[in-house]
Amino acid sequence: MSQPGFFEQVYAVVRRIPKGKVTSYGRIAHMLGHPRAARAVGYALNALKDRENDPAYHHIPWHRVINSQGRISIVNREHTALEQAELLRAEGIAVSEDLQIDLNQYLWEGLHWAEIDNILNGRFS
DNA sequence: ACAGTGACAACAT
DNA sequence: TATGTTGCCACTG
Repeated sequence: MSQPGFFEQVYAVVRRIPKGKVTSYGRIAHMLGHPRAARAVGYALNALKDRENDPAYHHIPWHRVINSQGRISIVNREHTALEQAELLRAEGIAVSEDLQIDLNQYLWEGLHWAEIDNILNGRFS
């Protein structure tokens, strides 16, 4: 368990993305009050692979986070990107061959202010 | 303390 | 539309 910080807030948001919906790195950053911290959000999800042995970080639906263009980010992680596509398809999301997703159909509306407030104040699971 | 790193995003060609 | 460039920022050794 690490100290509460931005990463933990990111995980708290990602846990609440409903099955069958997606959002972007940038939108998560906006929700947390750091509108330009999109890269840090990606960095937080990347860090999950180093925490595989910690049950607290299991079941975080990281695959429901894609880029602002509605596409799975594949830079330097082609294999993982394909895995992400399969996970999304498994929950009913249409992913094209070039890893594109229709945001008009699958974009998550996001959290309400009260839920954001809870997360920002450390009141999250 | 500080420079390097990325699963981004906005802009400029 | 498709690349290339630049700004960003939390975290790390």
